[in-house]
Amino acid sequence: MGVRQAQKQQSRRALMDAGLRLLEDQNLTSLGVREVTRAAGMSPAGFYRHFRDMADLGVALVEESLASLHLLVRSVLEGRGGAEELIDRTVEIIELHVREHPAHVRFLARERHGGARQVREAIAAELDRFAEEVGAALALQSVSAGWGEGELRMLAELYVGHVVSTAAAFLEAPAGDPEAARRVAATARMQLRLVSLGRRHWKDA
Amino acid sequence: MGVRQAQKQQSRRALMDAGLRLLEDQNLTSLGVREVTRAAGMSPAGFYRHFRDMADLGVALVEESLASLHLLVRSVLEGRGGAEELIDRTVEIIELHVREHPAHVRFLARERHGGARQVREAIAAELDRFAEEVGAALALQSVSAGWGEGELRMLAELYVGHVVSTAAAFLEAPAGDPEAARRVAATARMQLRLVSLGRRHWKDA
DNA sequence: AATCTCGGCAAACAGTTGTTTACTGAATGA
DNA sequence: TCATTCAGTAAACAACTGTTTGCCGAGATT
Repeated sequence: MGVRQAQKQQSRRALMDAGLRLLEDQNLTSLGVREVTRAAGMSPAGFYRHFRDMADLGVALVEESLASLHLLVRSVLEGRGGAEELIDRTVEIIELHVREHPAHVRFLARERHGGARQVREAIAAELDRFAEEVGAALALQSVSAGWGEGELRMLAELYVGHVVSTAAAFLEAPAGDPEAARRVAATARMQLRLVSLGRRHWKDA
Repeated sequence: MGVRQAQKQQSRRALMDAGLRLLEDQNLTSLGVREVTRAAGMSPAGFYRHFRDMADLGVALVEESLASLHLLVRSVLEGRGGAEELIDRTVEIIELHVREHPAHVRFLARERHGGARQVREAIAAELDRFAEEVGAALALQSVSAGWGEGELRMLAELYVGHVVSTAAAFLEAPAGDPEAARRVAATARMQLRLVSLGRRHWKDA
């Protein structure tokens, strides 16, 4: 890649980083072009060399935020071991991810039902893909013997929804309060265990 | 109540209605004082006779939105009947509520993780109260024999989270697509059934 | 009937906003 | 080496923002 392209990407990164930082205490709809460029050390007009819109910046942030999440999902699903260990590792990885990328997680939680249609749809589409991926992984587990496609899908959606809730809960726990985080983790584990129990007895009825 | 107070309340309602309408396609942080007063047919300065802030308006909307939700929770929890009928009625009532108060539900979903701290905290506090209420109701059911307080609490939080997810899912279903709404309802029922199964076998282990 | 209260208004304040324009100068490629 | 490309700039545009001020006139109170 040429020097030119590298410099442009650097500016783009500066804009996205500045945007992500500003979005920690405001919504995308209220984020201004001048505000972002000012924080990124760039002139207002320069913004349009990279993004058509603010929503455009938002979509780019969605892609970036969910790329790291994809790795998370993969690493959980590929794991071997009993249900109990899988649950523990899931919750651990969620907590770790929220700690390492709080701004990304906050951004996703905030804009999932936010005011920018394009961003909402981008997040929804990606969460759908997650559900599909999780569903495919669930199908391979021996507990899912005899489960129909629809049943697997609803279970996958239950899991994805739970992951989102748990991530948001970790986010709301004060940074300097490890006890609160531990409570969130304990609750999430119990809930996953309860769902796991329901799974095992689903085909009894 | 005097004529004076009645007129003031009417203006207040006009502001809140206008705000709620505008918040269907934008966030509270991007909602302006002039914007609201213009939509409510009032002069900008008049706003400050009713609210200190925009966040103040937001908190008022939270109270209004959750008042109707409280009735919903009560009517579900007071119901008699088997687990299956209770699940059906729960999902029905959620759907009905979303259909009847879409703006309120959308507002709550949007500002639950939104940019205004006061509003976020108001919603979180109220959802906590819901969880407490649900937990108390769960304790009375025979299925919960032998359950500790922490276990009941985690189950209640699981239910509340599920209700919120389901309401958001109904909201995202296109208005003119009854099939999509039916799918959401079917999924929600199955998920509740699965949780119910897990509950019944919780004390086996 | 006279006084007081107070919800709503017009005007002014000093900023801010998104977007377009014509431009500069460094990286690129012949 | 010289022409071209193009990321970033400064300036200008009209329109918008939150909030305060003094004022009015209709309800409330005596």
